[in-house]
Amino acid sequence: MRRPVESVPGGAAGRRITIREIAHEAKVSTATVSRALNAPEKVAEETRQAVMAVIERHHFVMDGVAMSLASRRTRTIGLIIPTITNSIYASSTQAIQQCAQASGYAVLVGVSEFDAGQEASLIRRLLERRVDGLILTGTTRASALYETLKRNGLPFILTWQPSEESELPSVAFDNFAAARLAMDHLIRLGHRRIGLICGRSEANDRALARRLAYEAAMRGLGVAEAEWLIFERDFEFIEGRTAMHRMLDHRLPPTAVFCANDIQAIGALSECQARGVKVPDEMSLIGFDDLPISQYLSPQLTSIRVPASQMGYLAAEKLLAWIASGEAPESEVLPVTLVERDTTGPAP
Amino acid sequence: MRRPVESVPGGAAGRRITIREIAHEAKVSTATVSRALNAPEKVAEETRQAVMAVIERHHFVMDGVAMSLASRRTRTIGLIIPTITNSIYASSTQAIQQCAQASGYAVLVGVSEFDAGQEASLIRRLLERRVDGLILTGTTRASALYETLKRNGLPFILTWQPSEESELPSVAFDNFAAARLAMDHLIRLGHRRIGLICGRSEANDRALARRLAYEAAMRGLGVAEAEWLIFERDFEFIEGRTAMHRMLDHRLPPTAVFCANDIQAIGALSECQARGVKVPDEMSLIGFDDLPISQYLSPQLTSIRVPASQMGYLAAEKLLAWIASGEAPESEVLPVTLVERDTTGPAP
DNA sequence: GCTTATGATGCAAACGTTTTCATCGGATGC
DNA sequence: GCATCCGATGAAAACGTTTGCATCATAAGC
Repeated sequence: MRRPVESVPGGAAGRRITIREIAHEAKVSTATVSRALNAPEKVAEETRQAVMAVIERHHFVMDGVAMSLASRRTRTIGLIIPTITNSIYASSTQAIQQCAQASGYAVLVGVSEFDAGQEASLIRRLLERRVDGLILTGTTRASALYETLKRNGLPFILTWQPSEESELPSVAFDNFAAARLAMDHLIRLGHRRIGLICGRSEANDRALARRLAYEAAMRGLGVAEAEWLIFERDFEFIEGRTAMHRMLDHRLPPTAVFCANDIQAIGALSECQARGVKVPDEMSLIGFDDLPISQYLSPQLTSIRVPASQMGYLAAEKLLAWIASGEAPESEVLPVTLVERDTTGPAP
Repeated sequence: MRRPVESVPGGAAGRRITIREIAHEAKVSTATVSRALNAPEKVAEETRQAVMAVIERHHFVMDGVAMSLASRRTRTIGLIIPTITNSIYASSTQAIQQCAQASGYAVLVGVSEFDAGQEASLIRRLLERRVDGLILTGTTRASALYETLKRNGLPFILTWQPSEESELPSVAFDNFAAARLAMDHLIRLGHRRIGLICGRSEANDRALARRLAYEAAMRGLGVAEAEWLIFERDFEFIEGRTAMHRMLDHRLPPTAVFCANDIQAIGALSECQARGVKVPDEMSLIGFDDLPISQYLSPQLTSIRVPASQMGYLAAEKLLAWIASGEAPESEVLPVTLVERDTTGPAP
């Protein structure tokens, strides 16, 4: 496989300069160049400067791919989220980015669109690319997948939902407890006929946990199951809106609705406004996520604030620590808070 | 560097199986295994199946790093955006992801936080990781940077702002013309005292183009420069809100405000509502971006709809085509539309 | 002055693929 | 029956680093 002396007339994309040429020009070995860059303390200051001079002269940058192959570390972590467009995921993603970027790691993000099959295939692809670690969303997935990760010795952190098992480290908040916080707020205000709008619980364990909290609260109230109103929908404004539309058309509409995410809550709110249903006088509405926008709505949305950024940052920190040390970290449960604003009021 | 026969008692993270072992077990050469996976048509069907059987038996997956090193393609593209949390960037990012994912490419995203220095360092890092191509936001950057990209023969596409020079392929819409659309709408409604809230024009060429359009429109109206009200702020709701606060405190407040992005527009709207300023009766407000949420606000926000998803998808397509063919694509300018809703009305 | 640490450097074997050639056993054409 | 072509395969040289070990001064310890 001899290359014919690179004499392309037009001058194609110039061959990159390699560490070998740098070494030759600096009259040292490639090992020394490598060390000058990766472990300066192992090289005499004088030598280091000489090497650096040559490097700068040629604008030399190491080939990350070759580095990865030789060192068996890619300095890349994988992140899988269901969607970027919901800004609550954007927040945690950005925090993960910041933490990784600060440590010289890159983030390979995969969007699973709430689809387990797609998630599995994304994970496989990240594995093939030899990411050093993984941050996943939610905890519910085929155990074969977790097996694969373990078999490959790949560090990973679960987020958005605490894991039950201790061998699966997670950084998350308690969705069930958080949703109870929302329900208790409504109940404290005297509501008994409460509706629920949430994500698809079969594809989303966070939505499921929130739904279970709703159901537990309703049972606690002694309200007959037949009187509950539950809508599982996709994460779109319009879905929240149409769900509210149907609730209001019900023979006995609820006096309050728990929307398990702010996106749907905003859609629901817009439906109330369009139909002239007064919020919170005739209808109380509580969201979940406390998106930045929620306090700029009119009326301002009552919601559950979740620590998306903090969670992302912490997850990234723990993952990087795991990669560096080889020791799996402890799970961590972050607190959430109820943010009372203007869309909830006493039951009529 | 001989490894001592791998007899770790605890059984550490098992050494991965390699193509060589697959080849040996299937009684073929590594070349054939490689071809069976990458170019099945070059291998006899019988052989291919035998190889595949061994591969499946061992759950073998190729090492992407080694593939990249040998083939000099990483099947990865880099994307640099100023922020993910503004959902308009999330939209284009998601579209880029989808396109790339569908073609087996991964996306390495860097967040520059509207900082040219950070952007440059991110680009360098992506270069080091040997991405096959790059998607950048905006066109204004040090020419040395473009030089570096060309020197490395790296395909790249500019987005969010059309490029002036034809050697810099872009997929974008015309920010100046789009902003004129907004201004003309206000002018048509009879407004003459118009304020502007926009991003930092020194760090953001999209904001600059929009501001220039505003200024051109104002001059066209014959309004004295001294009477313009301009606020350059960061992309936060609160910044739009405080800007509007100051406008309303002005001795001669504008009757309309052009907010060069919906985030700030929503902040501005909330300030009007908090102060009891009627929109659109006493104050007209037009945004820019037409975020999904804008039509679920009350009143619904008039805005300029930009083709974020389409732009992202198309940019990714063109980039991948460039990578595949070696031929730089033509630039493309996408249309924008004015979406008239409820925050703009006739001047009082 | 002789051993023993110590620090700086070099050698060369990995890392796990891809890809260019060369080879080889038929099938094809005449 | 012979030259030619073709499709399938294999050998082995890249790809551009890292890193364990050996080497060699020089300093330190006694």
